[in-house]
Amino acid sequence: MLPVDEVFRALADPTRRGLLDALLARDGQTLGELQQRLPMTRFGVMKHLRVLEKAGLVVTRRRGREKLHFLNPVPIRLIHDRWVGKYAEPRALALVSVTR
Amino acid sequence: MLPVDEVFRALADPTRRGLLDALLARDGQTLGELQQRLPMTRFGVMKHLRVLEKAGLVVTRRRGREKLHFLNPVPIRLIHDRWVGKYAEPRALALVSVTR
DNA sequence: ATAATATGTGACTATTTAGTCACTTGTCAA
DNA sequence: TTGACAAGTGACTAAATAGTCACATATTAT
Repeated sequence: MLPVDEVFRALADPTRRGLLDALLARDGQTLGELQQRLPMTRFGVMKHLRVLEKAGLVVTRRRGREKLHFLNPVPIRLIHDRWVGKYAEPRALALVSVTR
Repeated sequence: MLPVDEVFRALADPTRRGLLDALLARDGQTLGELQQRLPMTRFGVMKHLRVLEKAGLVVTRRRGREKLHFLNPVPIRLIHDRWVGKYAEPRALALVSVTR
């Protein structure tokens, strides 16, 4: 799967976007901490975190028996620059409003 | 399903992002035209287009027996402004690079 | 050592999703 | 008005996904 594709797929799930939000609010949380806010077992949360990690949106570091999760905004920025940009820029908006 | 959620889900599929790209290149294409570039029957394309339309990313207009598809960049811009922005802005990047 | 804690693995189920197909509806043109 | 053309519907299959559970591993503290 292409990297950009993995990022889009990872962002498709609201639970995963919520996890990113949680890390944006407080970075470096453990699995247990991240699970507490969610109506889901830690296994479900673990799977979501792995998807985010594979997509490069989350990086981890072990501290003893804990695993700390850190947000990595770079992939989002890449999507922003290379993909969202061409739709969000005024040119596209004008083009459509004229064509319709 | 929340509107923002529908947009993210719609963007998750590479075929659907390809359809948006095709419309960005030339707006107002019919189902048949959009299908030609894809290794898929028109039924598959139809389903993808319906997902895009429900998410508000594509709007349509009938012309006789044809259905014209137009790109609507507004939802992408909303995601850009309200969601991507808070990750793509320098603050988030700096925050993470300090915390790790 | 041992008990509690934090995370990991593999198998499993249920749901959703992608894609196809036979058949239908609506529209244009000869 | 009849035949060709563009799009739509409902049922169906195959694959991916979300989520759980029993069990296992690694680490900390007593």
